[in-house]
Amino acid sequence: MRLSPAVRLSEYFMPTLRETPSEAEIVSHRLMLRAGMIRQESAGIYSWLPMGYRVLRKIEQVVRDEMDRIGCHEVLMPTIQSAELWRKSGRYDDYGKEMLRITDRHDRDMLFGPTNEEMITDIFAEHAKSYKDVPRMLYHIQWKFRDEVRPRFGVMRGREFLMKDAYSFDLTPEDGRISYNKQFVAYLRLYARMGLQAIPMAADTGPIGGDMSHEFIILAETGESQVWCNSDLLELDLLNADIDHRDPAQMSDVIGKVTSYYAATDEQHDEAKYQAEVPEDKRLSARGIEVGHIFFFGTKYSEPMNAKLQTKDGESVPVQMGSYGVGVSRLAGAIIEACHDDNGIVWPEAVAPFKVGLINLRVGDAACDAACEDLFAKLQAAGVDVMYDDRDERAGVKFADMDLIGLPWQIVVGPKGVAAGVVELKSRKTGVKEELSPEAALARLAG
RNA sequence: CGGGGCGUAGCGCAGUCUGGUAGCGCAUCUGCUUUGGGAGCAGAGGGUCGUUGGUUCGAAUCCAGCCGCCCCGACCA
Repeated sequence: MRLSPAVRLSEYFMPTLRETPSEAEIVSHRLMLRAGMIRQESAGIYSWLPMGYRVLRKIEQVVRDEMDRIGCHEVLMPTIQSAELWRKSGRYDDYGKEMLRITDRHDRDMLFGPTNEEMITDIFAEHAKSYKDVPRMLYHIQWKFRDEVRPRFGVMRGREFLMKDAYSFDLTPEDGRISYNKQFVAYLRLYARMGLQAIPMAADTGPIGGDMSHEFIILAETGESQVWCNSDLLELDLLNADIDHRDPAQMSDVIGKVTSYYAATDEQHDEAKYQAEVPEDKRLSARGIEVGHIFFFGTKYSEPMNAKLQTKDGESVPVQMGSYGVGVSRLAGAIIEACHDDNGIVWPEAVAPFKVGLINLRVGDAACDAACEDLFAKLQAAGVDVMYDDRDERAGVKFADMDLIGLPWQIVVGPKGVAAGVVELKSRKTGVKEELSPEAALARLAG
């Protein structure tokens, strides 16, 4: 799981492109290709090169932290599943062509999992038999495959994609709501930590009904669906809301507050209600990208899969379940959609492949080399992820590449500055540059 | 799955209409010069023109099939 804390660009594999490959239409796809993060293998299927893979793992790490925090525990389930499981739930025949069906050497029907409700239900049911075995929450982060008719937008709508899926198990629907709320709260924090304003919007609950399904949407021009909301939602500081997930009342207060504002995707949008509830100057209609979806589905799978618990009274009841998805690979693209400028990507710090890019403007110059090596070592010692551009390239190339890959901070070390005892510290986001001593730069970044 | 488009060097493209055996920019390699925002000069390497078949003396170019990819729509994390 550990990411390398520091790399030298002269040893790294980061094939940046000056020109945009013609197949890429939207900005995140273009920038991911240009920054050497991914390579398309076939329609909707990508290899993740070192830079892209780092981002993916940073996103995973934030997700893991927030799942751990609410007592949700990680498992790993296979990508290939047996058709048997899916026949039990009845979905094998329902799923249609989106399911990639495979036959093994013994002619058994297998499939590349598009999701894992059946499997997790089966796993849980085998070992959990009593009301004492709940509540429980499990999650996994795994590659899934849905044979989309028309993959597009790079990793945002691939056929193969990396998902975090969590599942909750409870005795009663009321307990199920508590688990649902824990996930809801974790989602608020998780997106905020990634530097995103993800807005929870009521989603279709299907046959279950109720109010227990939300999509988490981030706003971006290239979003795939139209959304409407109250702009006050963008002002809520959700990361700093210190919510105790063991306090159901507090959780439902916070969620009640967040969901009290109007917010809807096009399937759920009610123009009359929107007009009535949202003051004119707060009406916000924009394009949105779905980066998460949480759903309480009760006994939809536990019933057919025969996942039952015994109550205190000795009665046998199907377990109440919910599932909670985050599109990890999609987020890599979605974050870029939300965070870029004309020069390239502008990574939020929590998911940036490296925090700092150290640029040596004159490789081979003894003073520049020494100053860079010293900073490189000290940044590592301070626990700062750093990429050192020690390539023998021209300044313009280095600046352009560094802006393109979007590391939050750049330290520029050149002969003039070194002679004067200063380096330049540049914020990728604001573009603000300042000259200061190497020690001062270090102190600023080590925080 | 309906509609449209594209496949020529690592990338971006021209050449296809009007058939005569492939070119430009960037990248790569060598040398010299240059060196704080994608350098200059000189030289070099690199393409069975997606694929199969057909027409023709001759096909990147015309015809047919197949494969791949992209865009719009319907559908989805």
